[in-house]
Amino acid sequence: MAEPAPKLTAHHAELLVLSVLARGRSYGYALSKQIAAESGDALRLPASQLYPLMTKLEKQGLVVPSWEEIKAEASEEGSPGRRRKWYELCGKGRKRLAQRVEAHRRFTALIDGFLPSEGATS
Amino acid sequence: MAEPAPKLTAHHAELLVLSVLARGRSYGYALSKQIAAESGDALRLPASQLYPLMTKLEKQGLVVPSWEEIKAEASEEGSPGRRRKWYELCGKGRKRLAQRVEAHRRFTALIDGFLPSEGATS
DNA sequence: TTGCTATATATCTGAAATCGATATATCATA
DNA sequence: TATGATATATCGATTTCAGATATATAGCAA
Repeated sequence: MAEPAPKLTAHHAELLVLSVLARGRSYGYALSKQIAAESGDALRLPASQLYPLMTKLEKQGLVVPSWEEIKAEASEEGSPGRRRKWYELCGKGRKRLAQRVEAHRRFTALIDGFLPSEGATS
Repeated sequence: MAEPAPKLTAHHAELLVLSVLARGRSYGYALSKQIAAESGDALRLPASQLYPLMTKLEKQGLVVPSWEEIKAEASEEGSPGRRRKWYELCGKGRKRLAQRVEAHRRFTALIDGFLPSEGATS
């Protein structure tokens, strides 16, 4: 566990998920793990936040879901096996991402404008 | 009214208030107005968020409060007049600010690491 | 003098967000 | 055979957010 770091708001969570999906399709569990790993465990998107978010993105038509079976070694017929839900960012999702990135940069710049200049806080 | 902009979380609110107080003492209403004005009305810290925050900062010993009377023109004796509660950032508050700024920069850098590079979102 | 707006501090409360806990199920490994 | 990792999903207690509300002084205009 690294530092706690500010909570991931829904806004940040959406920004991260869309950003990771912009690199290529992925699925819930992988998204959660990747965000943790890539941030050195500083950012976490628990399943209880992630899945409701994915449902929302899906309903808004930003991602396209598809189920795929995880092939278990030597599993012929019969048992349904484990299924994995993939998400792919579509055109609308890319546009939304661009908007969110833009809004994020503007917001960050605004906040930065208030912060004391480097070294001003003795 | 400018754009809505992401909500000011408690974390951001604290960062802003401490930052503004680092420039010099102020009071609730002025802090609220200044944050709105200086951000072109993009950032807002409504009274319902501000005052509970100031109480918290006070309890944590980060700011030192003091009441001052607002002198009404030609108001001698008698009526109590309006009172204004000033807040001054103390040493502990400055240390906290430095920590918060540091944490904010780390967090922002982490998020930025996930964002698509400029122009990557068609 | 009546009402409107601005100043000023502060709380209440309905709605929304957060996330640990829980549920379910498959698969690998010890 | 049980523990942990993979995988999706919901529940619900707690916390947070922010509009509405309360109170009061002051200035200005109708």
